[in-house]
Amino acid sequence: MLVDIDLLLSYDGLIETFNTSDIIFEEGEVPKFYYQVITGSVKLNHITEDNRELIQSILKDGQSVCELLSFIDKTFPVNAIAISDCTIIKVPKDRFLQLMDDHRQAAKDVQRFVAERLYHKFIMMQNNASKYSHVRIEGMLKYFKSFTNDQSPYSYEVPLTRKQLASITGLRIETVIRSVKKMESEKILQIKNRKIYF
DNA sequence: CCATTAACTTGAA
DNA sequence: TTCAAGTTAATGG
Repeated sequence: MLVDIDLLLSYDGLIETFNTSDIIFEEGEVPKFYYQVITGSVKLNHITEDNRELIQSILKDGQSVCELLSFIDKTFPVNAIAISDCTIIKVPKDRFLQLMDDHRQAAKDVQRFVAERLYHKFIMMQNNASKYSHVRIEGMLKYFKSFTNDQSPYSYEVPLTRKQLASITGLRIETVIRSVKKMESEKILQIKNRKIYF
C-alpha cells in the first residue's frame, strides 16, 4: 500500500466498490478526492478525436490514481475506469493535504511514487515514439513486469488483452497480434492459451 | 444452458 | 494500416 489505509480512514477516507467497467471519475471533472486502489485494477484513458482509446496507465492494488491532482488545481485529463471489480479509498483533497503535512513518511512515499510514475512516463514516451511495433510492445511489457518480483524469462503472465496492449502503445490490434507472434518466434516471449508470458 | 457481445485471428487489399 | 469475415472466449439472462 502506498499510504496506510487506516491512516487514510482517519482523515475521512471513504471506501467504495466498483464493478468492471464502472467509471470512477471522468475527464474534465474537478478533482475533489485523492484516490487509492485497495484491490483490483483501474485504467486511465482518453478517447481521441477519431474515437480510439488511448490508455495512459493502469493502476493496481495499493497504488494511487492520479494523485498529482491532489496537489494542483486542474481538471482530470483522463477517465478512470475499473477494469476488474475493485475497492477504492478516497480522501477529500484538503484532508489528504493535511495528512501529507502531518505524516512525513506518507508524504515521502507519495512523493516517491509520483517520481516513479513520471520516470516511467519518460521511458514509455520514448518507446512509443519508435516506429517499430516490437519496440513499443516490448517496452510496455518491461514496464509492467518491472513491478513484479520474479524477473526470470517468461515468468510474467501479461494481464493485458491484445486490445489493451494496442490502446496503450497506439498500435492497431492486428499489428499487436502479428507483432506478438513474431516476438514469440524470436523467443522474446511465449504464448500459451492466448496469454502472453514475458 | 443459450444468446449476445467482446476479443482474437487471418487473409486480402 | 484498413476491411471483412470467421473463430473463440466471456458475459448476461
